[in-house]
This record gives sequence, C-alpha cells and structure tokens, in this order.
Amino acid sequence: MSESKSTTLTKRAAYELRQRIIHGGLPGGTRLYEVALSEELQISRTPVREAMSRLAEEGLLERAPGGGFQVRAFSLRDVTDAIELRGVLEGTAARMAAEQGVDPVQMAGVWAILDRLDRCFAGDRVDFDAYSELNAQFHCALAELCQSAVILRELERVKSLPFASPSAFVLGQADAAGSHRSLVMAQAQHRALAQAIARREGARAEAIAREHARIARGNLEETFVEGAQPGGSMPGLALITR
Amino acid sequence: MSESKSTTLTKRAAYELRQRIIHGGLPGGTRLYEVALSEELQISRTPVREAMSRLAEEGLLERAPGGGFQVRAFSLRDVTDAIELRGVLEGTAARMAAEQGVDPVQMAGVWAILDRLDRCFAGDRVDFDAYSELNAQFHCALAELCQSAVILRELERVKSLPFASPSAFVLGQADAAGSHRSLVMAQAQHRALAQAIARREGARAEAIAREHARIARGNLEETFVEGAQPGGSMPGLALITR
DNA sequence: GGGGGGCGGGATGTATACATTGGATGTATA
DNA sequence: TATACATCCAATGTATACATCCCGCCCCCC
Repeated sequence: MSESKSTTLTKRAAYELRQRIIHGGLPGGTRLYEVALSEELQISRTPVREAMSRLAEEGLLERAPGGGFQVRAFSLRDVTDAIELRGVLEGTAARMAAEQGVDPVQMAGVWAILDRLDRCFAGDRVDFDAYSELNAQFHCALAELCQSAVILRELERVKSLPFASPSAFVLGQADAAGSHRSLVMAQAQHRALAQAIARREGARAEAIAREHARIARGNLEETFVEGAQPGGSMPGLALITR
Repeated sequence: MSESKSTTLTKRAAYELRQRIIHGGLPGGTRLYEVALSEELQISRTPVREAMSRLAEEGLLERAPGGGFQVRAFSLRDVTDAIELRGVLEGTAARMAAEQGVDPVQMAGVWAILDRLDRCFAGDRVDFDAYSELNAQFHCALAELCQSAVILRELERVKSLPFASPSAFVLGQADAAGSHRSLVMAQAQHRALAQAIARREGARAEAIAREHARIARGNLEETFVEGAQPGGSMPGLALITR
C-alpha cells in the first residue's frame, strides 16, 4: 500500500459500493460477497465488511438472512412512501418549530436562503444546479428550526435514500416551461411555509410541508410512469425495481 | 472454546452490551473500547466490533468522532420527542390504512387483540403483564395495516428505543386506581382508532393515534419529574440522562 | 428407485498479528 | 513563559489465517 491514502480503506470501499449501487451497477436484491468484493477492490475483507455494515446503516443494504448483505430493493410504492414520510417528518419539524418558537438568527438564515433561491429564476430560465443545492439547504435549515435531534436524525435517514432527496420536486416535467412553473410553485410553498412558522401557525406549517412532499411524490410517479427509468434525471432512480 | 455456543459470539456480545446499556451499567456518553470489552467478555475484538456496529444500527450506540463507539445519551427532550415521533408515525400508518382500505383478515386480528385486551380488566384490577404484551401486539398489528414497508421500518426503529415502546402509557401513575383509569382510557382510544380505520376516516384515525402518544408522553414526563429515575417501572429509563 | 448419510466447497464467523493514526506529554529553544 | 517539535502510547484500522457452518451433491445401502 504505497498509494495515496487520503482516507481509510473502509471509506473508500463504502464510497465505491455506494456509487455502484446508486448508478445501477448493483441492482436491488444483489447479494454481496466479501471475498469477491475484496478481490475486485483490492481491499481486504475487514474494511469491506465494515463498509457494508455502514451502508446497511444508511439503508442502501440490508442484512441477508443467514448472514451477509444484499442490495436493498425498492418498489415504486416504497419510493412514494418514503417521499410521503419525508413530508410527514418535515411537517412535524415545522409544526414543532412553530409551536415552540424559533431562534431569530436561524430564521434569518432561512429567509436568506429563500432570497437566494429567488435569484435562481432569471426571466423564464432557471439555474437548476444552484436551485437544487439551495433547495436542499432550505429543507435542511427549515428542519433544524425544530431543535430536535431525534426528529432530525430520522429525517436524515429518510433523506439519505437517494430518491427521497428534496430535489424530487424537479422531476416529471417534460418541457422547460413545465419545470419553470413547478419550481415557481415550489418556491411559493417554501415562503408560505417559512411564514407560517414565523407566525407560529403550527397546523398550517405542517399542512404546507405535507402538501409540498405530496407534489414531489406526484412528480416522481409521473416520471416513472413515462418510463424514464435508470440513470434518468436523477441518480438513484436506478434503485427502483419491481 | 469448548463451551456451549448456542449462537454466534457476535450475538452474545451484542446481547450482553444491550443488557448493560439498558440496565444502566453503561451510562449515556460512555466510550466503549474494543480491547477492554473483548477482554472482559472473553471474546475477540472482531465479534465485539461487529456487535457494536449492530447496536449502532439499533440506535443504542453512536459512532464517536474519530472512530469507535459510545453509548448514546438521551435527554428528557429526546425521549419526549421520540414518543411524539412514534405517535406521528403510527398516525401516518393509521391514516394510510384508512385511506387505502384494509385487509379484512388483518382487521379481524386487530379486533381480536382488542377483545383480549378487554379481558385484562377484571373488576378494578388489571393484569399488567398481559396488558403490556397485548398492547404491544395491538400497536404492531395496527401499524401493519398500512402495508408500507418503509413506514414500518422507521416505526420499528423508533420503537426500538426502550423508552419509546407502547407501554410508556402505563407510567407515571402513583396509585392503582390511577393506573386503572389510565388504561381504561387507553383502551377506549384503541377501539376508537380501530373504528376510525374501519370506517375509513383517515384524518380522525391519525388524530387519535397522535393524541394517544401525547398522553404517553405526558405520563413519562410525570414519572421523570417525580424522580423515579433509573431502573424504575421500566427498563430503559436508565438511558435517560442530562 | 428412493432415501439417508457422508463429503466437499464456498461463504461467513473468529482470532490475532501488525500498521497507522492522533493525541498527550515532555523538553528544548527563543 | 510560551511555542514548536519530537516522542510515545493507546486505540482503532487492516490483513490474513483458521474455524465453523450450511448446503448441495453423490454414492451407497436399503
């Protein structure tokens, strides 16, 4: 091992496996064999094992009956449920934040992200990359308003499923005009949500968060029905089988 | 190793660690050292490591910054949040079940459990052990009505925290009369919840499930305020610190 | 011909030696 | 005295050999 070792081998193995899974190299249900992987990655069994264990924590793998691991398979139903669940959790976070009141500094940060999101719309053109990044930041910052480690932890878990990330909202829009309309609507919901929290309207905040996720779910369902299956607009769609 | 090895050493190590954590032998925040544990348990580092990894998946341990594990510490806030979260998830499951309709056979099973729960009340005396067991079964069967692997998975995760189990409802009642009243009320909510699902009243089902957890949360808060800290009526209370 | 038992191979489980890392400690120098 | 650097130690990371278990196959006996 005279090579570059920027990180631990465990992390390298985990990264490599994660990439393959997300990009479809290892379809759902595939059984992973320690020896085969360690030979292929030129890494001994121990870190490979450790990496698989961590990916199981992330939810990409599951422990196979009788030992070992296999790639977790997701049905379309699983995917829509995950997105709905994300909405439920974000809604709960929003409601809790509204009920208990928020730190002004944190809230200012949320508004700042919203302003920067606005700037992604130039005329009828959208800077998708910037939007996605800021959108993720917004959802993250919003959830943190609830000050609950338990809620945040579970939310992180659900969002770690690649297809349940906030950017699912973008999907399913065939033309640019449709995308633009979708994102304008999403941004309006973002502002309404922040406003509801600031005004301490818990029930309203929760309802908006849920509706927001419901639309993302609908978009993803459309995308899938139209057959844009693996590797489409979003990495991680390759995970969806059955 | 000529001894009885009914299971793998990993499972033995995990069991032993879990017991110590739940019963307070290893307080929250305690760092776990592989060598020390392996010497103490007379098991080599590898299975100990594996066991810690699994307990991290369960949520009892967390990976320490810079490697290794430590016992997860729960504040009272974490605990109440976890119970509220359980209510949110059960509420979601109930709403989904109501909206999509339920399998009659499963629903019959739920009613059967409810009848058996009724029989735990004999006059003004309650068979607590039987009640706890059946109560857990009820909550489990109810959640399964939603037919969603994703929701069930997350719900299992939250319930695996010892203090977030359904039996938290029993806590915080000083006298037998108080307990009896509590359980009668809980059972009434159980029936109302099942009825709402059967009648496909999703919103109502969700609301009842949440209220049910809210009461459990209140009971646990009382218990804690009254200072019945570690090892009290429920194992797992020892986890709560700060 | 069918069933049972033994045998072999492949997979994970386990033990342990060695490598590496990161922090604590102590010392020398400015 | 403070800072920078060398050193050491303890803890995890890694490699690898060996043990064990499970399962399928085949052969032999009934």
